[in-house]
Amino acid sequence: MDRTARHSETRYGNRPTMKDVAARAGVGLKTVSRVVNSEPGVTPDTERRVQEAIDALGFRRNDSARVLRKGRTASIGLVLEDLADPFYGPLSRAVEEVARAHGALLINGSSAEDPEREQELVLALCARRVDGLIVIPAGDDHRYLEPEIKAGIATVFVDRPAGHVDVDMVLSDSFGGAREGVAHLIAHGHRRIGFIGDQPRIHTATERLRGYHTAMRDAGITVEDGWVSLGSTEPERVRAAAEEMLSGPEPVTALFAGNNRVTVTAVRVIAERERPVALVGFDDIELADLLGITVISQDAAAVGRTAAEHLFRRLDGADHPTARVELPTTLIPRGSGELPPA
Amino acid sequence: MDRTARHSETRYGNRPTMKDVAARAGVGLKTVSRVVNSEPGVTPDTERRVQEAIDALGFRRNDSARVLRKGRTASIGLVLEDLADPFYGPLSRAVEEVARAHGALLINGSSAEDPEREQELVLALCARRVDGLIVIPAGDDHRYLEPEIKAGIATVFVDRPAGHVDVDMVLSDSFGGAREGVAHLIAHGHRRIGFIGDQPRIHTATERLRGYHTAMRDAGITVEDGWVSLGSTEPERVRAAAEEMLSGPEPVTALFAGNNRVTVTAVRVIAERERPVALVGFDDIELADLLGITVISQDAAAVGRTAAEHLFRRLDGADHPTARVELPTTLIPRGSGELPPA
DNA sequence: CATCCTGTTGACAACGTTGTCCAGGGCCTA
DNA sequence: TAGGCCCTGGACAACGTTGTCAACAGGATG
Repeated sequence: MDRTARHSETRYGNRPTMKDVAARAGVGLKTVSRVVNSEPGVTPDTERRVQEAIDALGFRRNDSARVLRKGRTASIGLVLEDLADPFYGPLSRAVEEVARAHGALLINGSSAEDPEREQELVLALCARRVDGLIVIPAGDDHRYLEPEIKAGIATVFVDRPAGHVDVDMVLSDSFGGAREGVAHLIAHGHRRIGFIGDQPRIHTATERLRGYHTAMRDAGITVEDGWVSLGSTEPERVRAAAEEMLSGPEPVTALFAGNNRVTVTAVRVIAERERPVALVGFDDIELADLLGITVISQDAAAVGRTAAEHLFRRLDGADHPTARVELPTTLIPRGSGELPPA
Repeated sequence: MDRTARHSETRYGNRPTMKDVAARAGVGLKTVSRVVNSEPGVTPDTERRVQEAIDALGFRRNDSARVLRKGRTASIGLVLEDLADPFYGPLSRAVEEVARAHGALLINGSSAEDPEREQELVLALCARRVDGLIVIPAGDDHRYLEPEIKAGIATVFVDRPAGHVDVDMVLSDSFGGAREGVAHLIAHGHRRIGFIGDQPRIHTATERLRGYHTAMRDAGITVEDGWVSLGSTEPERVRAAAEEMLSGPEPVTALFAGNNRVTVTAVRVIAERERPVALVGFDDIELADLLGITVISQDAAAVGRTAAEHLFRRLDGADHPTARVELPTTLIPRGSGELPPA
């Protein structure tokens, strides 16, 4: 009896709807909706009957339909470079936590640092009608976002500024951090300092390079050819760059690494050398304390949290002009940046 | 003129629909749909007119409505423990890559190792009608998933088995890995070996402990009270456990760390001691090679990829019985596991 | 010239939910 | 006891899209 009933009412692969629940409970469609959404105006007895039908049928509200009707999806999109990068995990988690506090889910996408893929992802998220969007941009032209923003999708850019479009941004002080790190090396007696960074297309890469140049100029040091290398952060590329700077008749005595991936490779290269080489890296790394690596630390979780909070403030109706927040960095001396020139 | 037109047709915060596009292009609704979906049967001239209207209005298809009509959302859900944990970043990224190849987006959720939150997240994803679900379970009873699975949501459990429900699983060989790691320490002369692991509620934690016990028994060693500690992986807890094992008249000479978080803390504690202590950790860690930490490595990306591939195979209609895949682990000797007893 | 076919197009219903509005019954008041 | 009000419950349209089907034009065929 029970088996037969269930079989005829709920075909597998074909979920029961509110209509099915209503039929089984002997009430109207809207009454089921009221129970499901805990709306007032239902007698306890009716509610019980409906609830029983829901449990018996294994009904679950279809949020797709709900979204269509209500206009809000209670979800936000996060487009970043690579979730496997240890800098983005905590950032994403922080965003998720804020979203959760606002009852929203998080859709993640990795652009793999490819502008085309970034656009593809962002537009797919817009098609899903996410309520808001947090983007760590790969490209430098974001005019394609204009219609979406006008249409009401709140947007915050993170870590790097947006190109040709007016949105909220949350950035780290790349310039100031790099300048401080390089000045730190100079203060410990270095003059021949190498800089290895990410591709010049990427805003943080050029900002950090600018910090390097400023620190050098402030100290009256002329940067020689061969001390600066921008490009992919593939280990092979970084290794080659580092080895070249550390060889020759007049090698550099210290390295500044433009981000966490560069730092990791730089540490490996330096470890293979006999002559000690000073190192300061941008971004903190797990276990860096044990290895004694001096870093410029930016708080990834704080960046994510700040961005998400801005986003939801906008979603909750705030209509202030677009803001540009810059979060400070911290120099953490652990030994590698305090070595004297060899 | 242009401004007026745009303003009257497209109110801000109220996106144009296919109906609007149809009106502007002077065609029927369905024709717009055909153009948007690149369906055949539209003359080039009509297509051009529709495309112009689309561009002029900044139209973008509403995938919520599409989903409602088509029944598939082209999205999958991934519930894991904590995206900020370096083990899950690469796993999630691997899942995302497979999803992308199948045209699907990924919705992430962190359970924070809380069974209630896990269930809440999973059910929210089901309400969104994700096509499939990859779950790294926090709880041990998943009967709540039964109606969802019956209703057609493909599900794969990862890293830990599902409780009381028949689904595909992709696991690492926790037992075998731990046994191998402990045997490795024994082979290097250790007999007093401590085990520090995660909460016993977690399947991998008890499996690894089982591997420890088996290796010890195989070597004819009786495990003493105080050599085993299971519990939270908070640094304070792990530190206390490690310090206790390493103190007293007869301290352990080697530690086996049950996961990456435990390993990190264990390395710190050992570094503070004068007497060398051997260490093998479960899970690889960035820079572990430089620190010379011997580990049992599981390939997080491979786990994620395998799980996602299973999921999509099922979504693509395969109807084989539920499978249970167990991926092997690798012991990577780097020094810390080869130290002799002090 | 009638018929058939093919290829393009649009009208309409349906997906599952929620908002609006109205009906009916019970209870209170005069 | 009649009138009015409140409370509960249901009928119906709408959200924006896609699948079905029928209409129509134009060319080929008999």
